[in-house]
Amino acid sequence: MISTCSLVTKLCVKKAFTTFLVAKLMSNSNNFRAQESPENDFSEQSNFEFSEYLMIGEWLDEDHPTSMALETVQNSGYQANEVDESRGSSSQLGGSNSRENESGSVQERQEVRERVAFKTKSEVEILDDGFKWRKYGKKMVKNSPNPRNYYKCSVEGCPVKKRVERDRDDPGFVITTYEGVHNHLSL
DNA sequence: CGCTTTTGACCAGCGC
DNA sequence: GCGCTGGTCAAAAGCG
Repeated sequence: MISTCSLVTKLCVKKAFTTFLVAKLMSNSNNFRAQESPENDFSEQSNFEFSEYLMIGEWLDEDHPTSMALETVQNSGYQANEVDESRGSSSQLGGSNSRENESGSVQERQEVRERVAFKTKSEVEILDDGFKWRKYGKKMVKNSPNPRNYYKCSVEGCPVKKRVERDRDDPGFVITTYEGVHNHLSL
């Protein structure tokens, strides 16, 4: 009980910070893109698959180490800031990334969205990040015993979505992927 | 009563 | 063309 309370409190604090970071990232994604680090020691800490993300940071606290990654998305396909660009392997986030310039017209003024993925050690999947979310889907995904949950921001007109799933290899970790940018302040 | 969650159906993209 | 997979929709149920 008590520990649960403190857990929630900690998560709230962390998520407030996370929200701040996301906002920061969204507005400065180009800067972060330049910080690409080819070797991500992150992979040896855990098996969270950031193969199609750009790992941009991680931090630790006593109970809930969190890692974060960023990628950019262009309309139906996306152009990830791939850490390992030699392997265009498909993965859970969409396998269409390697066909970016087939026609040469893809890069024209198409909507670019951002995805930010977090992996947080947490017992609960619903992390308070300062926004109100409405669940709209749940799906079992291949190669994982855990379902993936889909959420939309409850604020009318806000395009932000997030996906939440437990790490397939370490159920103690929750992987949260945010897509899009809030067009409002947190609730 | 209104909002949220659940869950099966549906759709699109991709590989074979 | 077909099957698989991931993502979304929408009706029904649940909840405060």
